[in-house]
Amino acid sequence: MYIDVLLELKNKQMDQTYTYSVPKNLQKEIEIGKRVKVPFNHRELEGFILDKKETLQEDFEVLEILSIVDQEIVLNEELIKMGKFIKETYLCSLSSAYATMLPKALKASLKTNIQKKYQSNLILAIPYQSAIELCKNNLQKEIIDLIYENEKLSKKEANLISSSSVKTLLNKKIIKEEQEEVYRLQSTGILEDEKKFLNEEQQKAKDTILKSLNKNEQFLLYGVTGSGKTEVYMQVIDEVIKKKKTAIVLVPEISLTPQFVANFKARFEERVAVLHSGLSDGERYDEWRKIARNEVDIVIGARSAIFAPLKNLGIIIVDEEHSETYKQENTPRYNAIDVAEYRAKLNQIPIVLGSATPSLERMAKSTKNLYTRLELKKRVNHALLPIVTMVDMASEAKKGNFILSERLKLEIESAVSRKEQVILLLNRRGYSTTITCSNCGFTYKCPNCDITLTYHKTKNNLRCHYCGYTILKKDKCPKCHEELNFYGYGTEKLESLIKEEFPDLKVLRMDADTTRKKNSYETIINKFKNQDYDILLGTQMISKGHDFPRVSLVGIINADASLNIPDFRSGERTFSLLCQASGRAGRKDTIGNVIMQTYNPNNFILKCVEEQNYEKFYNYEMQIRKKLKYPPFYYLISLKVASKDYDLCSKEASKVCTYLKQNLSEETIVLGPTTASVFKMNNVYRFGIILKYRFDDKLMPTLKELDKMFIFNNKVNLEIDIHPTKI
DNA sequence: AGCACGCCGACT
DNA sequence: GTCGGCGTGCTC
Repeated sequence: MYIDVLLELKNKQMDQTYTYSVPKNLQKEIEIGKRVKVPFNHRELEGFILDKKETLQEDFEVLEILSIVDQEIVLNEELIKMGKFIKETYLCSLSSAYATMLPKALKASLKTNIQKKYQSNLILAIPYQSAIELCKNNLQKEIIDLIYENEKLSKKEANLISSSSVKTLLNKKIIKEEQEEVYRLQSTGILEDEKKFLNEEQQKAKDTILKSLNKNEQFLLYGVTGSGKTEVYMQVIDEVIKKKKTAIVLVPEISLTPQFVANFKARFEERVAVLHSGLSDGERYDEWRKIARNEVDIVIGARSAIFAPLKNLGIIIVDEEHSETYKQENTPRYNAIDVAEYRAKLNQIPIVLGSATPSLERMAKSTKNLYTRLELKKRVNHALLPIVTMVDMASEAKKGNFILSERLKLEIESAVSRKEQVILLLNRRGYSTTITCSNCGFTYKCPNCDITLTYHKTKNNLRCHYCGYTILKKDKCPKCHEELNFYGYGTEKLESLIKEEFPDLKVLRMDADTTRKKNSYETIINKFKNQDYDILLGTQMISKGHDFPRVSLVGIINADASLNIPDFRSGERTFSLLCQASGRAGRKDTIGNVIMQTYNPNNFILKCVEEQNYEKFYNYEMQIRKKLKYPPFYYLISLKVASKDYDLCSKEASKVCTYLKQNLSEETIVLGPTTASVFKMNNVYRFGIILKYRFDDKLMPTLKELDKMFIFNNKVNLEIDIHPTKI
């Protein structure tokens, strides 16, 4: 018997299967998807069995495998197909695709040492009656009784009663030790659950989805913030489970939405597995095994949860469909929604994409009936959408209010006086992000990465956010020796300003700096929820879906910040972010109040936010996209040519451009090469090329050919990003 | 990648 | 003589 084995070698040249023979004694255990240990070029490596056969076509010398690593299959048929889909769609190596699909513990690599966790249990070694008779004291009897009642007792618990008694009983062979496999993640206290009544819109959405449970239909659930999308998901999943099928729920980043998970756990209890970035490798391995062993019906998780090895999948739900976190920003650069659609098709099941501010791509598809659109226009419990008021900061600045407008200060005071809470959104981090000399225009830049350095107040230094390069801040401008002043401000500065203005109020800050530790995010959210604080201020992470019933005011400090990022999607991102943030205001019985500060009060996107009008935004933005040939009218592909040698890099980038222009359809637009947005990083130069296309048969074959050409070039590197989110 | 082979300079 | 520097080539 021969098998084809895929090894995880980081070199793209080596991304192929290797054939080995299987000795007789191991043949009956061989199954596709298990890992094997093999000899490879004076080394021992692990790899996945991807095929088995009885005869050999080629006549090269084959070696025997050394051993079989797994008893259970790691890559089932469906996972193998998904890996191949990712390789073909995103032009990555097959081994890198499988590597991201699996928890570290199951990767084909000898370096991982993540083991199953075992617990020591004590069981009776002799019949109960004789055991009791041999006991010398009551402590020993107590232990024997407990073991008898429960059939077993963990050694840990028994030691709490009396560790010396445990020792004696073991020595006398009255009891014995046994190892039991346990899971590291123990479910925390489960909340009360009440199944909510659906309003007419919700009921209609639910019924429509349920009608298509046995076919591959794609739904876009467009529901304003607070319209009760989660309840629709849960009731649909309930029906799916009743049919003995399973469900995957994707969310942007689970640690950011503990509330969402808590709701599911309250309703579905132990049948939910959760996969998120906060898990340790051991915990992740345990959750994965739970799923593979059919011990759960529902998997909730971030991007990579789309690879959960659930069998008998009945539905896939993607919440916050517009979120960019579904796209992985390093190889393999896959988009979990594309994989979800592929997997739904494979299983002939429905997929539901939900959002309050759908991405233009998917909204456009739904207007062409490629997706079935379901709308939830009303908030549940008759709550009203918040009222957004724009404040022109240019005139405020003349009065000396650079950060907090008169109006926002008044609104904060009045909200707090009514014992209501306030959220302030500042889309920036650090004390004072950039430092610019107002005299000569000098700014500190990173010598390796060519980006502006960020000022950190605590250490009084400037740091590069890409490579970590750090220098101490000087008082005078190094170029013209004038006093250096700060432009921009961050959450830290805002916090100190608020404390100055409102010394009696309790302020909580949340940003990347205060949420670095495990669970700190949840801690801050809970602190604020418990109403010990008046104001929560932070970056965009405060805008994600939490229910704060007592929040009546949301202040957007600088609505312009995200508008000014040089990216064609910045308008879409700003609209979505500001609507999300606004949605935090007013939930149950109060109308929310949103104050939006800006230097661009005439900006169309901000006006749409003010009106809370998605359709208006959609129509406006679609016009721009059409005019400038951006998605959803054209697809994008970004190519990056990188090298330490500037001249070589520039030359190769031009060659790539010429090659593309020669081989692609005339309709496809080739832009560049340009110096990439991060031109020089860690002393590597990068040139960018952008493709805009609609239909091009020659596209994938040409890109594959180009990719192959660069595999053997060890001086210049080519990165291809299919449908990038950031360019 | 990572390990062997091979060809060159420095040194007990 | 020989130890070890790293350039090159190969891996079922």
